[in-house]
Amino acid sequence: MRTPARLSPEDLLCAHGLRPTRQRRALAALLFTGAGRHIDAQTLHAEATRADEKLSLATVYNALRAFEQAGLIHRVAVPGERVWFDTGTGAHGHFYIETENRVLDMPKGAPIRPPAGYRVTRIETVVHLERAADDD
Amino acid sequence: MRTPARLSPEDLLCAHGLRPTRQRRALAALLFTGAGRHIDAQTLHAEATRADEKLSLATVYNALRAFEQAGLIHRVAVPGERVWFDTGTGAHGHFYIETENRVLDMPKGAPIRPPAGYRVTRIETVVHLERAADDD
DNA sequence: ATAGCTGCAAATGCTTTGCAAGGCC
DNA sequence: GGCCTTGCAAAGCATTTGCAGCTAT
Repeated sequence: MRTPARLSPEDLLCAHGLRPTRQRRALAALLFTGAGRHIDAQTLHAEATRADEKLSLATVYNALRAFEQAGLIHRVAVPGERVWFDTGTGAHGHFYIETENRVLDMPKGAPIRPPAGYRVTRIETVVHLERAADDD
Repeated sequence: MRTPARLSPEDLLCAHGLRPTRQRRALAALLFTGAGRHIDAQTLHAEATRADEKLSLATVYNALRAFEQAGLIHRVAVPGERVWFDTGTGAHGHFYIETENRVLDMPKGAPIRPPAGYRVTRIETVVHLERAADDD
């Protein structure tokens, strides 16, 4: 129960100590619409603009950083020039299609089965570590 | 037999269709010294410079790209501002210590066991896909 | 000799930041 | 009212690229 998509964007923000400004509510509404999403700052900004929300790109970056620090989203580790964010906290597996610069969710627990028309070129696992407190 | 660390840097380059220039030989010597390494362009440039090799940063970038295209190295999928390259083609598992911006090799096949003093915060799997030829 | 590499510096593209004005509690 | 957030534009940083000169074959 980390990203309760059932909460309103406002409650979601409040629950994570984030001030529910208009811009953040709009972004949250775009990001947490049910299933997990993968998106980068610029695309999100374009989406928000298309949804008649006036906000600057810098604000999107700021909001994404705030969301990340709050644990609502996290960066996806795909090699590339842009940073991808993932709104799903449950499924940590991703398909990455380099030639199309696309990221797809991978059903968790299921055996790896690429979408039709694609084949696996490489599987990469990254285990994120943190210093344990008792070894300082 | 993809990155035969036994070959001389020159032979290694030739075997992959790369012209063995002085700069590339120097970089190859730094990169393929036995075990797999993880490094980014800037650090590699610093190392080369420290080893009395005069080469420009742009050349390091160009060489890394050439090496990558030749299949000698590949990018590591860590979220961050820099691109990390991995010289090991056998082990695809990595530990990533965000707070220290460090990448470690993970013994392949073995169960995930973080180094002493660290604990796992997240496991991320990225499956790289490519369009299969029969779906065009 | 020729095709490919290197070096320098400028350009590019994403992301961050400084500072003034506005919004939330 | 006070503090956090926004907005704009400029700065920052990693990476790429253009072009002249050099090097390996």
